[in-house]
Amino acid sequence: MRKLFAQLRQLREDAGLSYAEAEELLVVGPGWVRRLEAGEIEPSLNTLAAVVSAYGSDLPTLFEGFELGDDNITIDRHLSAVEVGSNLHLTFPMGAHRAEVVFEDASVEDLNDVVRALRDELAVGRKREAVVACFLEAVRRWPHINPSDIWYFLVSHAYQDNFNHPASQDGRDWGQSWRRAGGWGLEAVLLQHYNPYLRTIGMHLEMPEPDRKRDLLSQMGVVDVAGSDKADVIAVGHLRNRHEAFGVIHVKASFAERRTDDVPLSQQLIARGYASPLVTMDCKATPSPNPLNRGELGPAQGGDERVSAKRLDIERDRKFDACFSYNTNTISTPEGQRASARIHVCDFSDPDDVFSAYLLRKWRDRQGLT
Amino acid sequence: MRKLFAQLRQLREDAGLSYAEAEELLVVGPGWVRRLEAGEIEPSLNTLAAVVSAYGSDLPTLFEGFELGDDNITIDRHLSAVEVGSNLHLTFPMGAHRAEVVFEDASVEDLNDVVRALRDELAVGRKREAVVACFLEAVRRWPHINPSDIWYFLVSHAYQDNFNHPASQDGRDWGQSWRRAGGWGLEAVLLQHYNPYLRTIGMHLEMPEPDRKRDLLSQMGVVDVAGSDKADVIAVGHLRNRHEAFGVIHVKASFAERRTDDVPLSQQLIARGYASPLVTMDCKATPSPNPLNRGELGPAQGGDERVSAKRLDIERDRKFDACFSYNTNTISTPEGQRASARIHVCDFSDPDDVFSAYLLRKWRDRQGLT
DNA sequence: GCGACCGGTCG
DNA sequence: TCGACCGGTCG
Repeated sequence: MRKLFAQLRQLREDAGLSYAEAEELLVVGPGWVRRLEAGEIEPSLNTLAAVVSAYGSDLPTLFEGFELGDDNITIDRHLSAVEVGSNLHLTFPMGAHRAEVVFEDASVEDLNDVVRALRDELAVGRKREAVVACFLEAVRRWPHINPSDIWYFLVSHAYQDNFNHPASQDGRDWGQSWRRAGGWGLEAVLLQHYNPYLRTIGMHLEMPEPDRKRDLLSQMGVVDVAGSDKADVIAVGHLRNRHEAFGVIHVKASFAERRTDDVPLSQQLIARGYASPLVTMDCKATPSPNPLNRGELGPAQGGDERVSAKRLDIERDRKFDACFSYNTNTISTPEGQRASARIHVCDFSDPDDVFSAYLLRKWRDRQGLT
Repeated sequence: MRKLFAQLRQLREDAGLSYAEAEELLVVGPGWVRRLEAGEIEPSLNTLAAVVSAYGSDLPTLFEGFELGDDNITIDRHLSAVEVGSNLHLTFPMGAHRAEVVFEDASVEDLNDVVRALRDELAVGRKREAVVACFLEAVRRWPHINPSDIWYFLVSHAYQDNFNHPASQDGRDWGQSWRRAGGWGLEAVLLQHYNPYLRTIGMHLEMPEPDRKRDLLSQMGVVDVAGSDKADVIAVGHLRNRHEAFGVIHVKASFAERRTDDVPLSQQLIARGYASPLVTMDCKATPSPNPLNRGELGPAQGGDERVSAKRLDIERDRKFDACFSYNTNTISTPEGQRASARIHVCDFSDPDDVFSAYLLRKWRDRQGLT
């Protein structure tokens, strides 16, 4: 492409325009023309045509004597990957960087299968199912990889790759679409992962329709409580001849300030003795060429560092009954520490985990109360 | 460009590939190849090169016999505009549409000046000031246009246009950047607009530094209340020999469920007799080719339609002391209606408005209490 | 590094 | 229609 960009520069100079003059003519901010000619941005055909036309030239002139050379040209993808040894290097845009994350002991072939699970469901218009299928396929293949990394670095960016969606949906803002489909998908992931096991111990998780939801919430005496619209996953225990709601699972991929939204409902549930855990991927990384998904909860109490407000919300103020993170970088509440609610770290290798144990305990307690 | 896309099709057919086969080869979702050949997407040079290379061809072959024709080619901009009669038609991406919004009695020349105010500040790295300057210039020029429309349709999309930023910042996610810079800018807009007048009636609005903020909040007895990090605009009254905080202004461009974040602090302030109004652009439109910025508050009580939860939060539950919207489509609380807090609609034509009057009343009340 | 900012999406 | 989803940004 080099020759092309040199030609672009030539055409500007032939027109007698400086960088600044060309930028003024094109009504663009400072630096764009230099970067364009340096090959640092990937111009669309339209943009190229508009630029040369502003120079009083045209595309055929621009392409005169064009040679591809030996650049390694690939279609622009949001997420791309290469194999390095036995590792998989994922790259995607993050801030001003093209970030790179390493998945150990993983192949491009694995990745293609995982992303295909996404693309196949997207092709038939099932966004939530696509997210669920892609994530569960990935944690199945790569049980050694941090589930939160899979969610945050792989599934979210594969989803945001325009070319993984049907072309009929072009123009959507896939970042925004991810927020919704991903958030909903995370709830569905919990059901798919835990329900087969939970049913064997007399309970299940449910994403009820509105009518059913109203019924379950009224069993717990929290209809019309502020935030009850948000109760999307409900824990249901099995009695001899009926089912009974015994808690609400608050599901969040990450918290930020948004954790406060669920608090009013959560406090009510806790006061009435119902389960009200926060389940999270705890995804958060600072943009960097090699980002690390540290999460948002920060160091535990007792060290030198300040304890984050998010951690205090759980451990000191018990705004939720407990917190379960699938980010292996999350620091759980240390064994010996006193806390009014605890932070736990789980993975997806076995649904018989600390979260299931918590649910079972809450359901037993509930039966003891009634 | 037509000939180019026909040539693209020819190259695929020469390679003996169907749409589906080409999509499989390129690892893209269904429909992309057809759309590419129909000229419905704007390929980058990279993408074109990758596609023809997958067909076993190259760019020079693609451009053989290329003619520009009489297409009207312009550089791809996030926001663009044309004059139609005495009106200005703005277009920008909105969902799958290229949305069009009409600003009456406005010219492209006006627009260029308004956007230049943005671009000039952005060029020197002042994002918040850029937003403030652009918005205030626009409401000054176009006092007849809904300020919320200016904010939501013009300023936000001009900000999200990559080419209005310095090229050195390329790669940023301008949608995300807008959230932050716009949110912060809206607070600064209030200060710039109201303070000259407010000072004449013995008060001002302040965006304090952390130390000063802690001081002002402690005057009101709400240090360390959940959400006090969020108190970014504080109302300060002038006494003979000192200043005294008398309320917190909660500023939001739009609410969604996020309105609940500010409630704990707001309730504390109200309980202690301090001012705690919600000030908002009330921006919200359903994606459409001709979007209407109806806002989120919906119809007032008393009609046939259901009253929104957001309206009830104010009018019934008084989660904020009052609500001031700059969206002229917002329906204010009707004169005769009883409400524990009221929704008002303001504009930017005169800072001596219902919001200033509210502040003055609260400050007088406060002085009566002490 | 920590924190709050907000709006396209789609059931 | 109305509602909750969430993460890049940058002081």
